Amino acid sequence: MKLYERKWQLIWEKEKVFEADPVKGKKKFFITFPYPYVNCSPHIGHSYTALRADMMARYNKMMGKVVLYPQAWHLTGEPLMGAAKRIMAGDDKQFQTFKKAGVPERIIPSFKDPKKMASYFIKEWDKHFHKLGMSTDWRRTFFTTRLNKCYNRFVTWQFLRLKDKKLVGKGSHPIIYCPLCDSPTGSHDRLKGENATIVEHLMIHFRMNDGTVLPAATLRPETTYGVTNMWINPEVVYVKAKVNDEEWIVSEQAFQKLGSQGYDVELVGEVKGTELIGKTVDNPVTGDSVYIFPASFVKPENSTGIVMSVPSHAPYDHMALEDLKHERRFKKKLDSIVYVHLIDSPGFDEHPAVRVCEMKGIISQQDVKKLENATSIVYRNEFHKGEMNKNCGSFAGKKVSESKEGLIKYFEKKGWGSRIYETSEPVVCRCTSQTHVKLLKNQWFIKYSNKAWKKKTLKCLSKMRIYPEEARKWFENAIKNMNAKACARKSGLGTPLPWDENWIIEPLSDSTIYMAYYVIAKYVNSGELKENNLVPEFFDYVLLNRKKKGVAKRVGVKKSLLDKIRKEFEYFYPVDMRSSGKDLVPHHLCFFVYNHVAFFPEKYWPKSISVNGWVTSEGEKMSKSLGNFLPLSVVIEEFGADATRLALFDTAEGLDDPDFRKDNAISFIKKMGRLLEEVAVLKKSKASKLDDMDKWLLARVQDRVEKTSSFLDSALNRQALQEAFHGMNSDLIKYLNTKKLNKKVLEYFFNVFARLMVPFAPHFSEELYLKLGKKVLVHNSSWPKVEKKFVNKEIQVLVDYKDALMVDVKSIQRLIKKDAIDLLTVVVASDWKNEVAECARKAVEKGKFRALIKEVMNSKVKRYGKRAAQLAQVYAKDANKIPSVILGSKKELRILGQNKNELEKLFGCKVIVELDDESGSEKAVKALPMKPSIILE
RNA sequence: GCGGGGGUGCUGGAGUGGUCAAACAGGCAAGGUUGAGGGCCUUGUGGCUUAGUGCCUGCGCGGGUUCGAACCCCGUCCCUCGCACCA
Repeated sequence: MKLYERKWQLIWEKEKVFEADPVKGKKKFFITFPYPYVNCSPHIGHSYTALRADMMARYNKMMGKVVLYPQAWHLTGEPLMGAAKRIMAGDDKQFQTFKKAGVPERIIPSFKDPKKMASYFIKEWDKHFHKLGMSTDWRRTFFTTRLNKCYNRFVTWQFLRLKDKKLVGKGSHPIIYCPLCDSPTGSHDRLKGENATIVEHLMIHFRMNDGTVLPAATLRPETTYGVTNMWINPEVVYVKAKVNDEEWIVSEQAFQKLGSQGYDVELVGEVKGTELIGKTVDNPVTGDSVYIFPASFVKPENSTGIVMSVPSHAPYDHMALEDLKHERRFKKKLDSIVYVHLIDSPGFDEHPAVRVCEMKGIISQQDVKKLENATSIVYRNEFHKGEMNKNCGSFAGKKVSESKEGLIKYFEKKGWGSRIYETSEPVVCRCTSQTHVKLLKNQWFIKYSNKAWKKKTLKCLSKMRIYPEEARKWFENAIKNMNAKACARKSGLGTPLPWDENWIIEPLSDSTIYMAYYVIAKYVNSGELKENNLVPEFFDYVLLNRKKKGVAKRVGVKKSLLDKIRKEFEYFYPVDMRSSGKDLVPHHLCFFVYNHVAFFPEKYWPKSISVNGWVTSEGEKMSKSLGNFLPLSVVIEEFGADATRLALFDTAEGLDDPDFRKDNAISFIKKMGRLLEEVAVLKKSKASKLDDMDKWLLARVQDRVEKTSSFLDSALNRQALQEAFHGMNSDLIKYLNTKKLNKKVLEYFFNVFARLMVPFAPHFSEELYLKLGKKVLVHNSSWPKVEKKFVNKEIQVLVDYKDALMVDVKSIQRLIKKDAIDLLTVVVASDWKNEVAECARKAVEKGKFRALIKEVMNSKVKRYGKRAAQLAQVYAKDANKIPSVILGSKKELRILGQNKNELEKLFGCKVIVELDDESGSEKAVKALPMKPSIILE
């Protein structure tokens, strides 16, 4: 760690540089990032989002705003509690995990108390964030859950009000569940089916003569209109059960599932599959009576273990019927079957399943791979492009994709079907048992599906700036598809639901409007507010401006304090930028917007969200299995805060993942070190009149300032850094190589440079500013402005022109393998050529490239006759040859004249500069505007 | 399956209709330099071309639009991330 970093951090702290309080008449900038979950020590990935927010905070501070950049800690949820319980139980694995993470062995036993564990890790994070030199207002820090009585009161209030608004309700929701473990099986807890999702099927209630229900589950309820028969696996023993007071026949597995999914079930007996074959059932939708046939493809673990057959649209059904034709005993019954075509879709006439089976050359129902493929072709085609025909009752003429949900509801209402949940693929729990979907009942939900709320949220989103803009679609989609969210659990740390204390509010639900609490936390931490003061009325007053009489007395503080806090809220709100990792887009960041629009008037709705990628290390994803996490402590120790910041900012922006490379960090250390030494050239330099290179450097600086600012305005850290650091650096090197150092120019350069680097390498900036002899903190100076008097496009063109010439001469020299040049003649195009080029440029600008020659020759340059036409032809052939900037022969001659010495020195020969009209050389004709002819002798 | 983001040198990645393919960073190679603590600077890094400042090839693959396409359109292949109780 660079020695000077700690020095500046202490100075900032002492001078209270980052403490933000309202200043009347001054603009503010309120930026936050999600408080991190602190169940381990921080690694470099954790710091990136915080650093990006810090960059924006510092930039805005330099712009003269009061910047509030606070920081807190999230303890809500299962992991902390889980780890504490494991330590309590003497779990050695957990012990070793902590030991490996660098926790002193003697402390680990105390982690049986989650509060002790949390406070240990909070200290770790706090320490390292300080070492990173964060521009945080640390007076406002806090942590979550009931362990913090004050924050607990805040969340309690939030949920009471959410309930008042009727945005919290009870309901049920499906989860993948292991019957043996008696708990949800999260994707990390699975041996098989890690990517499985929950899919909803509809069971169609077919009935036997005695009223017994044979529920056939399907993803395609619309095909019920064309059922020709039922399928039962003859090898399977089914169960008879009482389901919601009816007699049902389903597979054993389905019986369990139904029990888990809210059906009232009771086992009655068994039925062998074979006993059902040949019997008939009635289709509730059409009233048809159909036979039950045997089929081997029917799996008992799949849905109900009973399948309806729609051979016109389902390849499996068609092939199973074909297979049956080999068996005599079904002949008569098979003869009665008529395929019913239900859905018209492009590319298929009648019976698409039959057609696809032929195309794929499928010969039996054993041909599973081909059948799966055929099924998906038919299904996809019909779902996306299909239209139901006259055989589909009241749904005739409707598109499948658009009316599916309506159809399901209609069937349910008629009592023809009911829902069952399935996993999209088999899921096996870590304990090796098969899982199924369970419906959790009586769960508390936040109703993010509420249409009016959703609409308001989308409105807010449309007014927000999203960085990068590419992420907007993702947000829109996430909000549009947002369902109600279970907001409480039975275990873990957190705040209890105020009206049902058995439930703990879960982490994604207690973290939505807490940014407002940063205002309050300052007064809690200073001791001006106590837990007892934080009654609901207090929050109503300061956050919602509900001014009831006598409130100060009931809250127990002076009214002036209440008003002060309210004023502070009004000053800092809304959140100007929420900066976060992209992984939080589909939930947390959406919830953040949702809850803000629910609680606050439009003027306090969030202004922008900035999202970023996840840090990789040396090109690889950081993961537990690779063990390549880079602890923040190690990185800061080795490279210091600034080089770490730069190495992170330099590799990616937007949604891309930044890659931390040690070499990159080292290279920044070296470059910063060299630049700090470079300041010494100031002593060697003298003030003098501005020459071309001076003007050039001054002009470049303006360009860099403008670009850095505009990239930062779009939160584009990488491009901003490229301009502010790499760009400025290479300009400086180029300038220093001309060896004509102008003290005033260099002073100006470094002064701008120091300020430009504040958002990226703040300690380096301070050190550089100090070396320049400044007596004030660079953090208290201002962001550099573009100085109009130094803006000089032409000088940049001139220098580029000269550089290009040198490159051309070198390349020719190399080409003709001429080691020593005796004479270099540079022939500049005369002005009639420039006029033609200008005409050509304008023609292209006007979009008249096609008629370029005509355009050119219709202008005043036609007086140059054939010569002009010839040049126009050259340009008409290739628009790329038309120069974008045309200096004119006078200026071309001037810049060449001024740099004659340099050219002579570089090539070690005499240099002649002349105009083509006045040159005697044959090659003179070839001189083009901005592309002089070169003659080597 | 649904939804998001992508396919460009040796690498990470710029560039979304002409000025300009490869900015910037990193490799590698050559040269220079008292720098000797992972050094700094310059030049080169697709092919062809010996008067030439040009030509050809090239931006996942196949078509198309255009005077002109990495960029726009159609098709196609591939990679990657998220899909809810995991923070």
